[in-house]
Amino acid sequence: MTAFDFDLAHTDGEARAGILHLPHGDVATPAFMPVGTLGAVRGLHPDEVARAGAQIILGNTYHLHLRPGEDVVRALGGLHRFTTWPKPMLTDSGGFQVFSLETLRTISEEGVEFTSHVDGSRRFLSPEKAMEIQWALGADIAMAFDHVVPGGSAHAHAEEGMERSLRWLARCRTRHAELSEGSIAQTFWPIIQGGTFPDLRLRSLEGTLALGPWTGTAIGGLSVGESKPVMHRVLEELGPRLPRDRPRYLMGVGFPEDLVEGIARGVDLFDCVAATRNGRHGSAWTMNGRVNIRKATNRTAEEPLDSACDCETCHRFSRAYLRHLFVSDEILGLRLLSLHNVRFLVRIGEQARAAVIEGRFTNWRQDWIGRYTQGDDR
RNA sequence: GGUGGGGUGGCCGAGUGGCUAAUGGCAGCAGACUGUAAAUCUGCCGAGCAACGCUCUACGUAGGUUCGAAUCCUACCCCCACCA
Repeated sequence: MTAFDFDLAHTDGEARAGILHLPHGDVATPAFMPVGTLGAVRGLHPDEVARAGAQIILGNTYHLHLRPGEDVVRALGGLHRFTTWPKPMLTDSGGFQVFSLETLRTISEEGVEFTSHVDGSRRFLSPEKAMEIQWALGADIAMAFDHVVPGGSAHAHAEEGMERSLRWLARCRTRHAELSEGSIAQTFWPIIQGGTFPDLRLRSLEGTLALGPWTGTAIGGLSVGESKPVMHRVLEELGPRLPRDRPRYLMGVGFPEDLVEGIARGVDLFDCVAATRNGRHGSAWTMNGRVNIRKATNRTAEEPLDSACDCETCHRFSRAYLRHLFVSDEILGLRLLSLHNVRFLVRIGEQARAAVIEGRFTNWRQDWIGRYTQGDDR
């Protein structure tokens, strides 16, 4: 085994169970990666994140470039040492901010000029610059700097973003190769774009693979406003065509049901801010539906958020106490719900993995879908 | 006892003749959130109804002036400050 190898020992239909070897450790897949944009999974202590079962977390190029600056991170020994997170990390490239900060940026072929949301200063991110920043941050996996377009984009616009992402991918690859010079400290993954259009997705896949080989492949531009059936269709189109022996990373996804459906379509890795954001906003996932912890029905509820959950929050605290924390603006409440939600998604990966290994994924999925309630509980 | 200030919807607090069922804030209720500009944002928040509109009750109490009053006048009740 060498760094960045992916051991795919088990498959069950399209679903897969593998082990991804990275410089900072192994990642058993399928796996959910909590998002730690600024070098912290918002609100949580690294030990808590690890105890919740997270094997790898994300950081963000754009945000860490603005604050504290990659020079600071590098001076402090890189993102791992800086944050004290000892396990694998992945950094996103800032490509998502091309989408999410649409009103604060201008795209050109050279790159993207952002007006910093922090202080209004002009910051230019190009494929090369994104690679340089990520190399300085030093995560195990760096992502290509791509051009993400909204889910409802017309064919022409989706095509523009996809073709530009391909051109930028070639530049990213060149720059990353120069920076790493054969080092095995960091690998670099491409991102397939193409919006909701099959022809564009296939063109993106073809163009991406032509620039390979890659140690992993990401699917981007989903969960950005398109419907779930459309997302499923895109995954079904891509799944069988992606390199079988390499991990597939579905970026920005998702909600619990999205993980299950993604795994069923051959996805190995996920990340999503919903676990921590919804947690901070008082919403917790359970198999019986989402719990809005602020609801009056929880005022005197002695039960845990989710009696079937093994997280530290559910192990110890009543809904009534959690509600009290939220109503009182005690930050512990935000932390405890974030922790539960992270564990909820991590556990889906663990359960799906076990099911794949034991060859009962189809049954597990059906059972899970049958039991899971998407709406509010009660 | 005197002088001055004040009593507004659960709380705080604007408003000083019509555009006021009454600005705001808090509390309360509900919803949204998918590679984090988010401990954020949105909606509701006197009652009732055949409810995108209508009716009723409301700004300490009781009267009055006026086409029209939370807003002006009178009396009373209560609170605060200062003086006796």
